[in-house]
Amino acid sequence: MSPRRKEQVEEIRLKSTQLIVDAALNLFAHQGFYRTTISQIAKQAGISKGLIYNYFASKEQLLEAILDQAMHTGDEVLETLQSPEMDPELALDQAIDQIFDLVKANPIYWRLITALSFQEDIISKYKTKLEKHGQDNLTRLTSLLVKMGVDNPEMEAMYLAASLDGILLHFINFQAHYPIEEMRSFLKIKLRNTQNQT
Amino acid sequence: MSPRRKEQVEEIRLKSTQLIVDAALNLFAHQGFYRTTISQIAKQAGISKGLIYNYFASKEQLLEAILDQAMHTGDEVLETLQSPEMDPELALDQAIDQIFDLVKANPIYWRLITALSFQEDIISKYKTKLEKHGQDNLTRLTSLLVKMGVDNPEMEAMYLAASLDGILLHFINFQAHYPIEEMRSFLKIKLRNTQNQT
Amino acid sequence: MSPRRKEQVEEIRLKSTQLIVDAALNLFAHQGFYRTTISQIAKQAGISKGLIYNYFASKEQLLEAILDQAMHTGDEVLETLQSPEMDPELALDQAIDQIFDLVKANPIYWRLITALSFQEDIISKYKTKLEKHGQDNLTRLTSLLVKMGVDNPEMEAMYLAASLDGILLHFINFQAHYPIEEMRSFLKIKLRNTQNQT
Amino acid sequence: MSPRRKEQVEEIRLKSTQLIVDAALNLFAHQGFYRTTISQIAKQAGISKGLIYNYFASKEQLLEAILDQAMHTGDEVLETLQSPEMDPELALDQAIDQIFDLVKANPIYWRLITALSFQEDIISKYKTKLEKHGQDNLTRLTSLLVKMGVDNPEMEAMYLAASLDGILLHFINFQAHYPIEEMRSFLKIKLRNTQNQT
DNA sequence: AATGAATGAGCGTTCATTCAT
DNA sequence: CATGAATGAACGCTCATTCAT
Repeated sequence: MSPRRKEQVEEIRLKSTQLIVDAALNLFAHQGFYRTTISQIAKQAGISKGLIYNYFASKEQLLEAILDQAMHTGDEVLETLQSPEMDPELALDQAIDQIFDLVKANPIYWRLITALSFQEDIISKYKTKLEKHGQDNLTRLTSLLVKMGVDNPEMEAMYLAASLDGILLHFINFQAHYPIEEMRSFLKIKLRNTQNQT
Repeated sequence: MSPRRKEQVEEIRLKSTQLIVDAALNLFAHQGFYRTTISQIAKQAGISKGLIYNYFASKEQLLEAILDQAMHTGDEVLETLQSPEMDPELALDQAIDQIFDLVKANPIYWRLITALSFQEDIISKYKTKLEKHGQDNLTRLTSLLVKMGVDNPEMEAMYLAASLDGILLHFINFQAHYPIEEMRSFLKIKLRNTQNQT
Repeated sequence: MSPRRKEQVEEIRLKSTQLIVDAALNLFAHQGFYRTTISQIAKQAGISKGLIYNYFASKEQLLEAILDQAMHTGDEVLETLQSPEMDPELALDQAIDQIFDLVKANPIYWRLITALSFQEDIISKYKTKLEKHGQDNLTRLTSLLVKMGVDNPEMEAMYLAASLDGILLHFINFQAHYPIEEMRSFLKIKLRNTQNQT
Repeated sequence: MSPRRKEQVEEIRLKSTQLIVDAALNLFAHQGFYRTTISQIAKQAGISKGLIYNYFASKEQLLEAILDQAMHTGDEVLETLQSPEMDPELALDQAIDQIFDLVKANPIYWRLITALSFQEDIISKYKTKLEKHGQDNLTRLTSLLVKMGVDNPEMEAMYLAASLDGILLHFINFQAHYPIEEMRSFLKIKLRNTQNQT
């Protein structure tokens, strides 16, 4: 009965937290936040209801932790985009790849965020951040398209953003049945053509 | 002193039904089905909770009535698409116009259906129908693109469908701030270019 | 549009009242008072909910009207029992016949009253009256048995009352399947034997 | 600090279950099933409404648990009746004693079951079982009376069953005021006489 | 750190009752 | 006399949260 060492405690906390977050993420993404109960999360995580409240003050804060994690993952990826002076065509290809890879790696995050974007009450806290994200991406795309000498770069950027989101929406909803890789290639070809038309 | 005439009763019923459906539609679309309570609907509609149950057997059946109405509205518009032997370019333009007009006329229906597509439990009854719709539209688009002599019409159709849904998704989320008409024109131009490339 | 004559009005009132009472009696007797709704009664009676409140101030008062009617019917029959100086054996036979006939004529009244005797809240108002009834019957039976020179007439009377209620209980529950007439004859034979034993 | 041991939990569960069942049994038996609310049961049991649903999935299943328990108690007693080759007179006495003892030990069970026998909707699940019980008892009584050489044993058995139920019905309704023991003795004497008449 | 029994606010729903027509 | 749309209190039930162990 010697006291646990600090690292052991920390390790246990991390493991439990991850169990809870994973279970909650899946349930939130597929059933929605309100439809998912704390009991379901506990059962799915293989722990007790009470334990969840050792790590998260409330169901809402559990969601926020998940969203923060999702945002952070997204931020990391998209920061790289900022990167250097690079051929704009390649940069655009890379940007698209990053988004596709991001969503393919964690479609569930994407699903959750998209679903929550229809829940006006919950998302309000994140709305500003999400909108800023969207705006940033749009600006970035526009500037790349400018560099590429494309006509009407603002509209092209909005159109590209919409197409991207549409493809990802379909991917999220049809999952394995969706030819996501073919669409990625096709999108790149389209961009190439856009450029050539000018 | 004498009881109301049948038409009077019918008129009252229609009015109340509409009050309820309108209130419910708005709340469901903006807060989600589970977040919306019967009390909220009643308050928004300016009636009592109990009255809702004079017209709808349950909260779920209220949703179904709304969805049926939405589907029906959608069906009506898209039937016309079937129509005649027409220049495929014009037909495609018309198809796009119909979808844009449909969503612009009732963005809230579109918002509700899109939001519900993330609620696995509720949508199951409608999933089949929605998927059939999506598939039909794809087939239709593909055949039009074939007539137009476009290369790789299957991929073009999927890409067009994704772009369309992406644009409408953005429109739903940004509403008045979104340049929906510009996007409509731009989309048509894009299609024109696609054709010319071949 | 001449005003209805008083008798016409009264006739209509009587007819409606009877429709309501009949419907309510059947439903109360088979489903219980609390399980039966005003809507069910109205539907069964072929009238509107509102009309019931033209004749009865509340659901409870409708029940009371029915019980009063049942009691009254019972009283009428049992009053005759009081009657003259008659051979006690015949008087007892007659008393038994009266009860059997009463229950056979309106088993539903009996069923309702028996069922309600288990509902402490409702019956309280009638409990006194019912108990008095029971006590009166017991006294009457006892005095007849005394006249017949039976040993231990008090216990014989209680036993007879219990047997009677037991038979009627079984009759109510099994209805047509129960050999009520055979039991009536058998009961009389038993009484004859009781007498002979002394 | 550490969670409760399994046995501790089980003990707590048993205690709570019993509190709920006891409260519900009394209320159901005296007010009827539909008149009794979950809130009343919780208040009577000294617990919260919600706790009831930790142990019983619904009000109906709470009733079923009580009825199963009642049936089981009854079954246990009546099995002994089956027993050996014994003097039929003694066997009959014993059978009567068992039923009297059973009802005297748990009059509330008897009251509940009798009351429910008037609720057509609820009892249906148990009706078959109860009818079988009644039929079995009748058969048993008849065969004993046959062994005793009684005339017309079928009618005697039905009459005895009715008398028994009548006595118990009166006992249930008058409780302490009813001379149940005197009735038991008297019933046995009656049976003795029946036999002697042949 | 971990459990799960316990709570109670609030949900969807029912239904006796009212009242304008 | 007769209707049925409308109300709201109260029901059965759910579930986020607390806390003794």
